[in-house]
Amino acid sequence: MTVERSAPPTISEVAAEAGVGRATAARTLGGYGYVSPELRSRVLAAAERLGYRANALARSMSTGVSHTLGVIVADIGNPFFAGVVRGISDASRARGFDTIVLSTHESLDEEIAAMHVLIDKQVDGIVVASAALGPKTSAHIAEAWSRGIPVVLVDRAVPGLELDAVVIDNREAAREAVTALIAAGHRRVGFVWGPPIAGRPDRRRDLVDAAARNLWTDGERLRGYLDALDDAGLPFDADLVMVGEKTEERAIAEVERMLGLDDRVTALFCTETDAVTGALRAIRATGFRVPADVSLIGFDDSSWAAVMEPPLTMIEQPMLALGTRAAEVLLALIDGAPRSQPDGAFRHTLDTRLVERSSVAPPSA
Amino acid sequence: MTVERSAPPTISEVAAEAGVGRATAARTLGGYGYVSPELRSRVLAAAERLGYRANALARSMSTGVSHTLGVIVADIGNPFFAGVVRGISDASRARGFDTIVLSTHESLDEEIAAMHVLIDKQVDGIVVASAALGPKTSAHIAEAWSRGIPVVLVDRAVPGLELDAVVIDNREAAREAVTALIAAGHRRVGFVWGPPIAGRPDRRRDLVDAAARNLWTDGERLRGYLDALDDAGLPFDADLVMVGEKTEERAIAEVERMLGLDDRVTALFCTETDAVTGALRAIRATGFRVPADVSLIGFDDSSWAAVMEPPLTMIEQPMLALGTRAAEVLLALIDGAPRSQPDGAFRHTLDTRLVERSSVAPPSA
DNA sequence: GCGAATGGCGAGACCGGGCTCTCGAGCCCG
DNA sequence: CGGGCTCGAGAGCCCGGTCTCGCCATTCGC
Repeated sequence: MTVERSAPPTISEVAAEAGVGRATAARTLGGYGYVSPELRSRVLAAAERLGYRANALARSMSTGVSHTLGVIVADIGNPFFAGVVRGISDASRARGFDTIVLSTHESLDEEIAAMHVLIDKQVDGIVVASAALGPKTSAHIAEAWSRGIPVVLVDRAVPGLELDAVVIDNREAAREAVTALIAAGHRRVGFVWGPPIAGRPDRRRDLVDAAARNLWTDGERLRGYLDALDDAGLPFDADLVMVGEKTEERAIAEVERMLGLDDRVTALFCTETDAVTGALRAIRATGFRVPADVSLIGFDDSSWAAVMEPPLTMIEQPMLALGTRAAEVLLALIDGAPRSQPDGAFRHTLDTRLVERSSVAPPSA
Repeated sequence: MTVERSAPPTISEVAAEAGVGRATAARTLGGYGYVSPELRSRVLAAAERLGYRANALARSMSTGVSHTLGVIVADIGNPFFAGVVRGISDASRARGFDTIVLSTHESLDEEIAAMHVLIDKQVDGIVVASAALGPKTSAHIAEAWSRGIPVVLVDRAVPGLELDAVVIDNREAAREAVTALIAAGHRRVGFVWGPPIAGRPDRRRDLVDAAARNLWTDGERLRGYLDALDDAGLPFDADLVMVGEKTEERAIAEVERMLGLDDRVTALFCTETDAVTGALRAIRATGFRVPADVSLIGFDDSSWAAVMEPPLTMIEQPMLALGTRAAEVLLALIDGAPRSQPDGAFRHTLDTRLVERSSVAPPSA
């Protein structure tokens, strides 16, 4: 295939071709101002002949609007974030906005760099699932705002940052799941996995403090777990929670440990997909069975969970809706909508659903 | 939070603040040309004070380079494409390029529109997993090329379009999987699922022809299935292949049908994740068991497949590598590398791996 | 000691559009 | 028949950078 590359035609060339002034061609092609039917059709014909396409960059330069949204997530390869991005993408595309997606690999430095890339590229708004932990680590988000770029948080709120945040109630979802486990009769419920903090605090208070200084979702899910324990009057046992680096390997080791305890765990609450698969491997390796020997509930439902043996009871997150809602809120902000009222109204909380299948049963004895 | 929004400072303002000419400030901030240490530090200080950030759009305007890559896939929410995009994103980010991702929902019209968006936004290159079926339906791809924008295909090649394509050998991977099933003793192997063509051709030749006029990956996988049958001297039976709309619901119905045949299917080859879960549901619904009653091999390995009961034998695709490689090839093209030689060298074929686990066993009797 | 080479800096053109403003032509009306 | 309007179209500035070119000052060479 021999392709001929010629410099793309500009509006001046179209004007020359049509024998009209540049402004007239611009008005016709830009769809603004008045142009007589006669000249309009001549311009259109010339543009067609030349294969003219407007340079969106040049247009953005003079209008100051790029019709582009920036999206920052930890990992676009993660099915959860991919779903959220899909939601954002579909909703914004429907409104004529395109999206630039940046992955931060869960690093705050990369997130800051990503924010700068988006600011420099003059995006009209930003949706971010931030790894920021509080006001002190979220200066980059405030910076975007101060430059006039609306920002909406998705999936992860940032405590102390009064920005619109589209999230689920992680704490409540976790509490509901753990409560279901307790309701089935379990008193030794393991938590897999928590915030990536170093060491494992023995005291509950230390744990909560450490969690508060960590990823928002992790902390919330841990608190939901604790809430359920409190509701049922069950004691907190540091041996039943896994914190630290979140890898499937560690999950396997930790769950095997919990399963090997004298007063072993009889139910597991897993906060992420990989925590679920890790737990499953550990359960299998130790010869136990779900749900006869150990019950399990995990976060992030997927079509796989339904075909497992047994089908897994999971917490379903509205991934797409999280994205579309975030995009809608952001687009409204771009349109100049006043920001949500203070006092917690910044939170747009979407419902989760506990999809009950067959991985929960009463403890064996 | 009361944010003060002020117009972002421009290079002229920085120059004024520093008391130097605009060009000097531009040279300093743009990192080109010579500036004396004295003035340089004054400019830097002024920029710092004003919080200056270069407008990437304006820069792209004059340089003609946007440092942005466009990516077009069917569905960014699909874990497979999400993985590919992650690969592209990481590889290009490392080279200073950002990515704009567009989902086409498997529609050629949306793909064409997406291509135009990217052309208009002046991206430096495009990676596309195209739904185009041949030269006639890929004019939009040729158009991008003719405008000087390099395009690299990923995952899906387009027959007759001599562009660099980073793919896996779908036909060979399918042949290998089906051959493994046949080697285990199966003679009635079902194919789930094929190209979304209407009706089910009874004659093998018609099927192949229809497939050739359809999605490249689907056709290749179907041919690999047929190859394996031929290799083993097994007859083709239209009753054992599922074509048409690819939904999990239909897969369930079709597999139940294949399982209900007098001479029923004893092994299943599934070409996608949802085809696997659909097949599994059908198998379970009919009371059969894997692998005792029916063996199964599917495409797209995931961490779930390994924790299934039994663990599933799957074909692993190098999602990330597909993406990184595509980005590398594209970036090389952007750097002005000559295009690959004709005669098939346009194909960059990455290896797949048949991950053998426990879902394949000899037929029951 | 004076012309020339060199070095440092800034004026201004340019990228490709948006948009304002002015100017000219045509029309209506008194 | 001329004044006032309206309507249509094009000249020209702007967006915020890049980059060429030329000016001025210093220094070098003979």
